[in-house]
Amino acid sequence: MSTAPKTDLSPAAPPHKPAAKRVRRSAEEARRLILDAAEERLATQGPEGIRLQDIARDVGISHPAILHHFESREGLVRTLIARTSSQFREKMLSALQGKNGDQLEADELIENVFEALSDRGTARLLSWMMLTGRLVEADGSRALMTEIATALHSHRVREAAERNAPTPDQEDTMFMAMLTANAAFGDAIIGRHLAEEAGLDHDGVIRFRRWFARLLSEHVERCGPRKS
Amino acid sequence: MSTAPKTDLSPAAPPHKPAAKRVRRSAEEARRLILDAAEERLATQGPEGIRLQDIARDVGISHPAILHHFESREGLVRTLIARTSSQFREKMLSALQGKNGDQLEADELIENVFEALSDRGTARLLSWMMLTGRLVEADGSRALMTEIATALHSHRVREAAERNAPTPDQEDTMFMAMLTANAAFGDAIIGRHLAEEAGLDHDGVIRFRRWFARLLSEHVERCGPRKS
DNA sequence: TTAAATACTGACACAATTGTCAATATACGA
DNA sequence: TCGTATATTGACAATTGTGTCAGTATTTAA
Repeated sequence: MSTAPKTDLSPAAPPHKPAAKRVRRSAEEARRLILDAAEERLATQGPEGIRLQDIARDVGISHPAILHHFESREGLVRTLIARTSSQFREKMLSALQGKNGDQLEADELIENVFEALSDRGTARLLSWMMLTGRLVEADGSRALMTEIATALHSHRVREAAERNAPTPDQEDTMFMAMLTANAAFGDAIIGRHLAEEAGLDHDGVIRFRRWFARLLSEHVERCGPRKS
Repeated sequence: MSTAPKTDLSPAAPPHKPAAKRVRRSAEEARRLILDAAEERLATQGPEGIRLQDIARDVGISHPAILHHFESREGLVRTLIARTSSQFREKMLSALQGKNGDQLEADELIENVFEALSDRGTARLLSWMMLTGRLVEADGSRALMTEIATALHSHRVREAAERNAPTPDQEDTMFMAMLTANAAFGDAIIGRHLAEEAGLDHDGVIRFRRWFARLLSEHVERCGPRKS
């Protein structure tokens, strides 16, 4: 750091330009990389983590490149929100259906939902969107909740019919869905903290989810007891 | 906005100083007002809402006054977190005990817990603290979870003994507490959104909490059925 | 090979925010 | 009443982050 840190101040052309090699991605690819980096920052560092310069450094580009692709910081945020909402929707719907398209056991279902929310910090993203009030304005998953509840309810009705049990209350199903959503959401945010505080290891967390699944299962069975 | 917007540029003393009246609060009072304003901003506008100038305007002071009382913005945030944690702790403990010190019904208990978290945006504050990773570092409510679970468990054990029922599993109680915490937390953040989406009015939200309380009650009864 | 389109960059302009400082006003005690 | 402590302020400095712009490099098509 002595004198002449910046070579020279002569306006003469630089002797060599080794930094010439410039990576040029397709617009789509670039946008994806930038969104990924922004998502990562947001999930790990919170809202203040979305700074153009930092994200640019993560991707290995200059920050005006981001502005080139997203118009403004706000544009980037909006796009990120849209993508997250969309991904979340898909995750939830597939979590409900399982791999084989068949209805699945309560265990798997709960596990899937919890996992869908905690994975990649989805719940963190969503909660930030809630906290800053951005989710309300531009929301592609408007009817997701009712959609899920409806699907679940038809499932329950079908199952009840098979067992000659009385058809369950629609609101009851809705409440089950809401409880699951709330719990999974809370779990994604403070779950780790609570578990740690309670002295639960990873295994304990799994047991908790199983316990919750059984709680719901037993509730379902109690509502529509098989005629003996 | 024509010429001479700033009266004059003459260094002569201003003719009158009507703005002389300056409010001077006690340090304690000032700190409280500032924290209140900061809390409000944080709850309504999220992390980015904590800007010294805005808070100063809310209180009706200049922003250096805040620096005077809290050293730095970071100091303000730390103090706010400490206060929120402490208030939260008290709220939760009192929510468990009820007004008369007696144990209360599940209905009231659940209602209290949910209310304690949604009131004044407590959950919003806590979740922001979680999102930015500040809750972990300076946490006064370290053992709150286990404390609650322990209290709850002894309560259950006592009740089970009264009914000559088998003593409930300790982990079961812990899980009930965790579920409640998670659900109340999630509810405070996305609850309104979910309810609105599901077409639930305020009354429906109340019904949901009752429903949840009964779910837990029935679980308790099932675990320790009264010998008959 | 040339030309057009565009992903990308460095430098800079601009705004907002935190923090500093000397000066001022107010409460409180002697 | 006077003096000290300190709550408070306006003006300024320093930093940081967003956005602009003219120009460069790279891809693709003619």
